[in-house]
Amino acid sequence: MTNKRERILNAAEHLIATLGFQGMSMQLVAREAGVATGTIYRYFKDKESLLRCVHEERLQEVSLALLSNVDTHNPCFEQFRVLWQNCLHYLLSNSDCLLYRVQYEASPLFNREEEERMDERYFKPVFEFFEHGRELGLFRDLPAPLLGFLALENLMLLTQKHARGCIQLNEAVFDELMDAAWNAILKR
Amino acid sequence: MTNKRERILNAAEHLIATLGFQGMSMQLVAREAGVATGTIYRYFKDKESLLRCVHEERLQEVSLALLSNVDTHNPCFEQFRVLWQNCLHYLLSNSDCLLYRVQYEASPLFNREEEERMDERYFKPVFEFFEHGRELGLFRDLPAPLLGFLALENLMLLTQKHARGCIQLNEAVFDELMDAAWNAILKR
Amino acid sequence: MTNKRERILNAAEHLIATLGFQGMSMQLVAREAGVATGTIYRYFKDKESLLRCVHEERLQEVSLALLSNVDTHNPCFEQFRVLWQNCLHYLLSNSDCLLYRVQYEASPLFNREEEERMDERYFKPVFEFFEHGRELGLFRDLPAPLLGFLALENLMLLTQKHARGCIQLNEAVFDELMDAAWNAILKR
Amino acid sequence: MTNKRERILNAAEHLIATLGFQGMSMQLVAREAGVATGTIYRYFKDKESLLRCVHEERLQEVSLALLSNVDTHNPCFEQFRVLWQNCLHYLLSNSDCLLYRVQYEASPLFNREEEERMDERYFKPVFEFFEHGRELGLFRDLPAPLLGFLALENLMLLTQKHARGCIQLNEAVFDELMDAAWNAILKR
DNA sequence: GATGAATGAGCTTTCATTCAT
DNA sequence: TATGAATGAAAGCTCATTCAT
Repeated sequence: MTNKRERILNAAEHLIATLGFQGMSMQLVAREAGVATGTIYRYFKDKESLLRCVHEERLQEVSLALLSNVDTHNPCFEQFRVLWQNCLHYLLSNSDCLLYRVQYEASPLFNREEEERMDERYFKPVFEFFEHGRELGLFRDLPAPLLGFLALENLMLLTQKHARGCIQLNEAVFDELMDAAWNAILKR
Repeated sequence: MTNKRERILNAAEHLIATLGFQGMSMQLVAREAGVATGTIYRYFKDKESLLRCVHEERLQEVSLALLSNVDTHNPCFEQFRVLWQNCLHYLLSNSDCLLYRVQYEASPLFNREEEERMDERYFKPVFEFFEHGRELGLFRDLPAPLLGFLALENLMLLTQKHARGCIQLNEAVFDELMDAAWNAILKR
Repeated sequence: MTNKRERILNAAEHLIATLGFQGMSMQLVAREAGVATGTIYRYFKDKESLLRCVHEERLQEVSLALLSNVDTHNPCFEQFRVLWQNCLHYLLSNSDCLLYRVQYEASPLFNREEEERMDERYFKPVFEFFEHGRELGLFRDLPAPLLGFLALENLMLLTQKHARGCIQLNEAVFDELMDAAWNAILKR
Repeated sequence: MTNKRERILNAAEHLIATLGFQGMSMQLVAREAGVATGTIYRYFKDKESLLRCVHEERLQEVSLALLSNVDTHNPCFEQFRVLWQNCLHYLLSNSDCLLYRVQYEASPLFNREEEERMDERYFKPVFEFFEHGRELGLFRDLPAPLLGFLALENLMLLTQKHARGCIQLNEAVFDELMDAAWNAILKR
């Protein structure tokens, strides 16, 4: 059949989201993808390599979602608003993604250099936005990754808690949160 | 020898932080703690129970560290400053703690009701601080857990990235970050 | 290689007969069968399932051996003679079978309903023979299973003792024993 | 406290009857007997030795029960009747005993020479009864242990099946069974 | 390329036994 | 004598990986 590689990646992703990192076995991935166990090893060197690929595919997907409809000709706040909303909506409809990422980053698979390379590749426009704002004197005098972090990262943790049912969120709260994020990065 | 239970808990936490949830085996914990494998089972029913205990002990430890020297007679900002600094210093000197927490919460061990019970038990004074600030009209009109989250949670991710070498932090940056956190929760 | 399942079953039976129920470990079974430990779990869900299969396969084997050359057109005694001789010869050349059975039946694996279902499946013709003899007024007025028990069961214990060297048996003794069994079931 | 040895033996016996051979652990025996685990090793060399002692104690008990009220001045059949009834009643009210014996004898603990020594010690009068009957020309020309076996052994298997609920027995059936046993040993 | 049976190292857990107190 | 915490070998079982087909 066509595109076995894709089916294997999807199967792995789905299993991790459903059963957790430890619940994902190569045999299960093979069954879910409808291939033989040995076949996975034609497309991926080993389990670690498969997990790294799932991670990268997800990062790419997130970056695309984040930047959609962000127009660099618009005012800074407007760009920020779209970025933040994109982030929120992606996370709300892909809560699995977070559960995967957090485990991946805490695992020994995580590698700083590789991560930086991928951030550079996929999130360059995001960093440029924060860099630009700082140069205008609008944002705090912090490195772009830190500004991005202040603006968007705790949204990730928050939606994760929401997905688990630990926190109830609604439109009014979202507005407060976006405002809080904006105020956090703004220069005094 | 004295305090085997504590040594086992520490060994488990350290191994999870180093090797990830799946890298932690009971044999390794035993070796790291300097006891026989069977000995672990005198103190903990099984692996799950050990992991739950690590989680709860650390929550308690964090809560104690967070609240030390916080005087409710001081002005709000002063209290906030101490809370935030406590949090920062605890996290900087206990980076294992965070690497552990993130994996625990993403694992199937995590249980919302239990978590709420523990938050209630250990972090009540923290929540009361934020509640109080909101009632004074100083903080945003958000539930206390959310205010706490805005103020302190991304410090956790940040120090985690710092511990891994992904981000360089210094005193000037810390001041900016505390200011950002304060501005995030302040009512406009 | 061919017929791994059969080799595993034989290895298990033999080990139980030799080392007892507790002496039989999955590793030993694997070694005796010439396979890897993991291989056993391709054919049997777990240890319990393996033991149940050994039990059922042997029951079936015994039933086939018992009924071979029994012709229902022959006189009752002639049929009895063949049954009894079949039983004797099977037991003499399969002493493992008995050592296994006795332990299985005393273990928590044993389940009455399952056992009745299997007796029904495998030993129906044997029961019918005794039923028929009773209806003719030849055998005692006891349920067929009990008649079968009186006629054949202590042969099982006896060959077990013989296999262990506790009792010496010879042709003359066998004739006496068969006669004793026949007299035991005969109506007065 | 008094008579720890006895309490350990009883605890072991009870646990084997309840949980089976494999369910009995030294820790459990200690708890049931109300002693420390180490204490068991003051009275018994090891687990094997403990199990052998339980076995011997039981054999002695059975032999006493079997011979009670057997009067060698009575006619043979009367003596046989009492023996057989004693055996039946003991087995019906001590079904645990059987479950234990059968497992013990099938286990590697079983040792022919030791067993013969104990049979000699405890069951001598029983063998003498059968020997005497054979010398009178009343019983078959078989060794006494074999006659005893024909007369009593399948009663053991039968009551075991009864205890498990596989067979329903009543007074009328018992009479038939005793008659069957008597006819089995009688010379033609 | 694709298969999936087979492998065996390594997992969690138990328990007979020891020994410092 | 008696204790029971500690031990660690060995149990049942899983699963990433290989390889003959």
